[in-house]
Amino acid sequence: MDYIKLANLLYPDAKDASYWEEKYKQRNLKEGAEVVRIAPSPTGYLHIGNFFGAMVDYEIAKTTGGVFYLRLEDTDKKREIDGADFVAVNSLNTFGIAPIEGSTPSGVEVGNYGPYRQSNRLEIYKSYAKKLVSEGKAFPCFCEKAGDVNEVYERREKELQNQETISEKDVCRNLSYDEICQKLKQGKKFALRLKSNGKEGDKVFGYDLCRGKMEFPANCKDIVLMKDNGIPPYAFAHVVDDYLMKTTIVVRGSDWLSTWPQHLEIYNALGLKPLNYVHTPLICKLGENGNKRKISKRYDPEADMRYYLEMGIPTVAVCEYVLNLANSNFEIWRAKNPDLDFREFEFNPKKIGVSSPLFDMNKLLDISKNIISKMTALEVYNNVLNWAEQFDNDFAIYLKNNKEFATKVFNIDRESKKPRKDLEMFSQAKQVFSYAFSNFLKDMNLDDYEIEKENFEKVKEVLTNYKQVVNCLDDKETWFNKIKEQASKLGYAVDNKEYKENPQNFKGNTATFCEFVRVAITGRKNSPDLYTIISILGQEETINRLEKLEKLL
RNA sequence: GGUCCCGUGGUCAAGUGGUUAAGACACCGCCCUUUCACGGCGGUAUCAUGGGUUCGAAUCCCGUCGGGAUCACCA
Repeated sequence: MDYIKLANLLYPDAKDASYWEEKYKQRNLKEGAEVVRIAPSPTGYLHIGNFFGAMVDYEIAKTTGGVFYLRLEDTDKKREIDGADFVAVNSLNTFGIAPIEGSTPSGVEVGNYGPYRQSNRLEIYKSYAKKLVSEGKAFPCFCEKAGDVNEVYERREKELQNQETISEKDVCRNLSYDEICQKLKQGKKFALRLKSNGKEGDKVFGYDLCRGKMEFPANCKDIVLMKDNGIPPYAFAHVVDDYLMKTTIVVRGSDWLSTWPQHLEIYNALGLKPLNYVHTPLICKLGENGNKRKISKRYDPEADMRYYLEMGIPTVAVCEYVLNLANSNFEIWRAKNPDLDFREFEFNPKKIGVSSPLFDMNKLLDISKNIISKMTALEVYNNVLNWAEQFDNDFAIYLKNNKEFATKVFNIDRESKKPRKDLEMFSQAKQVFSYAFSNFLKDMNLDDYEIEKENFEKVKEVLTNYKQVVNCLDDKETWFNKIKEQASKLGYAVDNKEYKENPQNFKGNTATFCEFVRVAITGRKNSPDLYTIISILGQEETINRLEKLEKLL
C-alpha cells in the first residue's frame, strides 16, 4: 500500500505538519516554568472537578512563573449548549483564578498559540491525521457508528454480561487502496482510526507527577482519531493541541487514568515525547446506597460552580476549600497566616492526594463564616447587596434604600477582636438579621417568639416593668445598670454565684431577665448584643416591640 | 467481567520501620460570660482484614475484602 498516495486521497488539501511546527515556536520562559491549561467543554456550567483542576493549574503556573491558558474543547456538537462558550472562563474570572491566555470572556483570544477553540483548529488536526496516514499509522474506517449514549450503554451491558472483550482490531484496517477509493466514490463517510500496535501483554508507562511512574496494559484498540464529520475526539485533539501549545503538564481528573494508554500510543505514533500528567482526585459524595460516587451535576447541585454564587458563599471561601482539598497543609498555613491572600500560599503539586475526598459542606461553611466575620460592615453590605441583586430583587431594593441602617446592622459585634460568625453565606442575611430586616411588628405572631408557655407570665411582668425605664440613648453602663436594677426588683439574681448556690430563691438571673427582653426585641433567644440592637432600632421601635409581646401574652 | 486507582476517627487528613498516631471541621461535655456568640479546655481510633518479613509494622511484601473510576465516531 502506498500510504502517501492514500494520505493525499483522504486529505488532499491538508497542510504539512511542519507548517504548524514552524508557526508555533517554543515559549520563551525561564527554566522550570510550567505551562498548564484548563480545557472545558461548553456544557453550560463549570463543574467543581474542573474547577479543582483549574485551581491546581493556577497554582502551578503561579509558583513556577509559568503560563495558565484556557482552551475550549468544543468538538462534541451533540452536547454543545448555545451561548455556553464563555461560562467556564467567566466562572474562573469571578472566582479569581482566571487564565492569562486563551479564550477570554469578550470572545477575543489572547496569546500566540491559538486558535484556542478546537472547532477552529480542524485544519491543524487534519495535518497530523494526514501525517499518520502517510506513515501507515492510521486508516479510514467506514463502519457504521454507534447510536446515542443509551445505545452505547446497552451494548456495553450486553458485552459485559457475555464477558466479551472489547478490544478487537477494526475490520477496516486491511482495506485496499482500491476498496477505499470505491467507498469514497460511493460517497461514504469515513472515520480515521489509529492502527494500534498494541499486543496482548504489552505494557506501557506514564508519568504522573503525584503518583509517579504508572504501568498499564498497552492500548490494543484502533481508536478513532477523526470522526466522520472531520472533527477529532478528545484523545487525538488534546495530544496535538498540548504539543503545539507547548503545554508541559496536563492536569485532569483521574477518571482519565484508564484511557491514558490510548493517549500514550498517540504520542508514540506522532513521534512525540509524552507530557507529564497530574491526575487529580475526583470529588465525591455519598450516594443513597451509602457508597461514595463521583459528584455529578445530575444529582448534586454542588457540582455546578454557580451553586456557590447562588448560595452567596464568598468566592474566596470556595477557593480556599478547594485549595485545601488539593494541598491539605493549606489550613495549617492559613492558621499561621490569617491575613494573607490565599494566592500567597506555596502550592506543591506533589502533595495532591490520590484518594477521592467526600465533599464537606460543613467545612466549606466554616471557612466561609470565618472569612465573612473578618469583613467590614460595608464589605458585608456590598456582598449581600450584590447577591440580592441577582437572587432577591426585593431585598436588593430594600438594601439600597436603607444603606446606612443595614450597614449598622451588619456592624453589630463586628468591630471587636472576636467578631461573631453568624453569617455563613450572604443568602442567609435576611433570615439571620430578621429582627432588623423584616417588618417585625406586623409579621410576628405569638408562635413566632421563642418562649416556653410556662414563662409567659414572667415575661409579661419583665416587659411591663422594663418598658418604663428603657432608654436607647443611655450609655451602655447606664443601660446595663437599669437592667440589673429591674431584674433585682422583680426577684432575679444579679449575682451569678448567689444564683447558682440557691437558684430556688430567684425567678432566674440577669441572664434570664435579658433573655426575656431579647425575645421581645428580636423574637429569638439567640441574637447579638442587645444594647447595640436597641440603639439601632431607636426608642419608639423598642417600646413598640416590648409592648407588642406584652399584649400578645 | 477486564483494567487501573484507593482504603488512618462521622468528614478532610499528617504520618514512609520505634510517635502518648498531629491538626482542622462536625458532634458531645465543661469553663468564661448579662443572653447569643467568640474564646479556652477536654472527650471518642483494636490505622479495612488475614498472613508474612522484623527485636519492633499504620508504615515493607503477599492474599482477602470493601469502595471508586473506566471500557462511545463524549469530554
